[in-house]
Amino acid sequence: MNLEIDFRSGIPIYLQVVERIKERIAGGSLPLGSQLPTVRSLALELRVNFNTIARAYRILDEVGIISTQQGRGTYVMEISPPEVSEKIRQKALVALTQRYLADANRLGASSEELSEIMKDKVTIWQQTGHLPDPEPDVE
Amino acid sequence: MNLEIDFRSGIPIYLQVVERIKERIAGGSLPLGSQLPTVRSLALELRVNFNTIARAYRILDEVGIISTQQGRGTYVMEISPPEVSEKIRQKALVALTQRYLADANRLGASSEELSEIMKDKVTIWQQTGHLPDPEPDVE
DNA sequence: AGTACAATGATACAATTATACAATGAGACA
DNA sequence: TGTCTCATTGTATAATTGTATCATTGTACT
Repeated sequence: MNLEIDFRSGIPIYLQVVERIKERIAGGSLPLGSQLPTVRSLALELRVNFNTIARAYRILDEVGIISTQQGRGTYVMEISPPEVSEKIRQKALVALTQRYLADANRLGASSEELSEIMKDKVTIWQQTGHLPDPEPDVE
Repeated sequence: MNLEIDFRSGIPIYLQVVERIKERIAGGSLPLGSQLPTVRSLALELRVNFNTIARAYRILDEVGIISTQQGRGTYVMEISPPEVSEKIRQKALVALTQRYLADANRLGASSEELSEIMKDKVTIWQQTGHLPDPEPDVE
């Protein structure tokens, strides 16, 4: 990986890591979809605690640049958010809806029952600006 | 099998698999007594380690919904209701809707745009009694 | 000095994977 | 029929990965 980190610059290590990785991705030396070093291995390389790397990764994850998955590793996102073009987006939306209706249909839902459920959720969505947390497991 | 699981959701994969399979059984697309995919084949399909699938199967087995037998395979229990009954079905439906809206939200869809798409599909659904074939995935 | 706060480290934990293992069943063959 | 072999199935356990929480360190400001 060989990131250039300056321990004396006064800039927090985790922020430096964030920047270096952003640069690597932008420059193409970290291909989309490729796996980043594990938090522990990169930490070892930089002689730093692995939580510091985890912090950097978490920031990049929240921005949507990488995807961190517990037990699996962290990967460069295939398509960073701005690149998702409008046409692709719409197609995805239609496909998503299609799958949703098919699944609901398999569960024996009528369109009336569906719109009833949908109404509740959308109301909350519009009023609060975000969706409610997923409900607990179906025991 | 074609289960929809989200690696980024933060919800453990094995729990997602549990839910998706519960829904399939509740919806009848996994008939009672039928064999589920082997842990290895489903793992291959989802690009996941087969122990993750085994964990999901073990949970479903402990609840009594499926029966896993070493060397033979795993099967949907002949009598899984009352576990999988009307209440479960409704819960599954709500959960499904929730996930759908969350996904759509991530795609930047407004509720207006959504209901527009939905309207088209549902109209066809009601007029023809079945849904049009799903469009190809946009990966 | 003392306090507050951000950065970093230590530790325990949860999810996933890797590897080796045991049970089952199908086919070959005596 | 018996049993051998082998591929296929699920199981068990340890290693690997990221996560959560709290402790420690350092720095700026009173």
